[in-house]
Amino acid sequence: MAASEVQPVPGSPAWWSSRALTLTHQRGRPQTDVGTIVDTALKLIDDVGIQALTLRTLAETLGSGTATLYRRFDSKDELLTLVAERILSEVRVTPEELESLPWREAVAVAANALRDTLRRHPHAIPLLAAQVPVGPNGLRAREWLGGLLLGHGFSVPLTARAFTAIGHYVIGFAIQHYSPGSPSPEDQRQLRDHYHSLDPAAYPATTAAADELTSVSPHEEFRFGLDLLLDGLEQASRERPDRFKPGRIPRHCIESDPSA
Amino acid sequence: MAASEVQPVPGSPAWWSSRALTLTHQRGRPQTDVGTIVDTALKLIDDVGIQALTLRTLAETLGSGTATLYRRFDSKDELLTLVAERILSEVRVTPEELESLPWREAVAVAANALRDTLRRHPHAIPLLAAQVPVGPNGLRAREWLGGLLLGHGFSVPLTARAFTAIGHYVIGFAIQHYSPGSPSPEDQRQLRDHYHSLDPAAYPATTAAADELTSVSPHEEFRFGLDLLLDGLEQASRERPDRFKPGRIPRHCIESDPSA
DNA sequence: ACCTGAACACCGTTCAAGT
DNA sequence: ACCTGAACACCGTTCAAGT
Repeated sequence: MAASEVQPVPGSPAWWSSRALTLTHQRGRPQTDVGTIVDTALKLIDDVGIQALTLRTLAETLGSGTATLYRRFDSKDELLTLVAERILSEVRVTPEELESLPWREAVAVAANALRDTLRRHPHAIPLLAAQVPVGPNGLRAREWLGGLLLGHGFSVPLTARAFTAIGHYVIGFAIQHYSPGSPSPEDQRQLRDHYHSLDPAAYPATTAAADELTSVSPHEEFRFGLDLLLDGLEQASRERPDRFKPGRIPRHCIESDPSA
Repeated sequence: MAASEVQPVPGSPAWWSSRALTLTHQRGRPQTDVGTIVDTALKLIDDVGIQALTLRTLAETLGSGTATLYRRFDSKDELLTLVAERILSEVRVTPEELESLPWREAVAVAANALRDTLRRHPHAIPLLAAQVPVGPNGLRAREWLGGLLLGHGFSVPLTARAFTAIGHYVIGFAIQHYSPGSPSPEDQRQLRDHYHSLDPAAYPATTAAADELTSVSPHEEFRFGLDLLLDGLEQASRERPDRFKPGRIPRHCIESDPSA
């Protein structure tokens, strides 16, 4: 019965609760502390891509050996989870600047801040997308945006759902537009030509929308989808507030949902 | 000047246009054709996870050696791109069943079909999220949904933007909820306890919404965000159709957007 | 001509030997 | 006690030797 000895998956809530203390209470002056290792790893990822981030490269950059790195974390996965958390720390939005704005604008500012941060680290985006970030910075962001919506009169259920819906949209957008492998402008041009070369009888919609599909700027596209969500949220809070009052959602239906 | 000899990135439009022919025109009866290799690779990914998919394991399962595999594709990345396309082929929605539905329902059916397919292959979701799928199945899906919206009177710009917004949402949702590393029910319970243990003075919103944040079923959450998007789309098409008439979007602003 | 065993240059991780 | 060179068991990929 050694089942209780299984290591928690890095990034999972269980992992964070065992790891967070180690991080914040790091004592003494180790030769290379975790913060420096994580910073260097992120810099390498930005420069050469996540595929090329090797513990050997990282150790060499830090002037040590790979075995030395393992004294600061237990696996490469752990390190990458810390890098993801490090990236989220760059999302610099303070509750103060948000609370003076109308809620639509505040949400847009927060969403744009996350998007901009992800765009600065395109090679690292897959790290953020792999799981819901429940580390300190993820929790802090959730708290701020949640508090903002609650403060503007949104019900608790509506707030919880709004947060996740917006988060999914931003992450989904970033990974498909900024992560390496996304179509480059050159690819876009080639894709447009390909669309135009299709048979209009077989692909009427694609050929009709060929230019639109391949020329809309990421910025404009991002804003459009975000506005859809905000329009929907506004409508939900205005026209059907009763649907989202606490307690009105039949819990037993949700829990026993067979497709969940 | 051998710059023209650089290989296109697997999955990019350039790659697809050079690869598609090879796939469809596969001649003779090679010992193990590409289709069988891709099927077996997907089965292995489903069973043991994408980390454990090794070309050696794959070759052994197929009864051959790794060098033999390289006669069918040029790199492991190429194989994974083909696996992603293979997965998209499972999204079985026909234009016929969609066109008899109101557009809201039709979009919901299509979105749910994609979500269900991704859910059947949780370990493979990162493959789909890494890039906008522009292979044959991605194009076909785009054509169907685009044709549907155009047929219901949506303008071309609105259709193009709606498609990508919905796609981003579904992908973003799937990767954060179904891919390995997403919080398990056990993790959810632990996360809820963690939320409740926070200081309500420091984290008022998180503690207030602790139960909601950790108990909403994925199905209900998915539907909520999708409804937000559909509400927004309905509003956009009804109240402000002029904003989305072809030609009304200032192209030069989009092209020169500094943040794009 | 087509196939593939065996090798190559790596990788993440471990541990016994150093200080 | 703390650190780390060197090894271990892999990995994706290549190529010369087989048929």
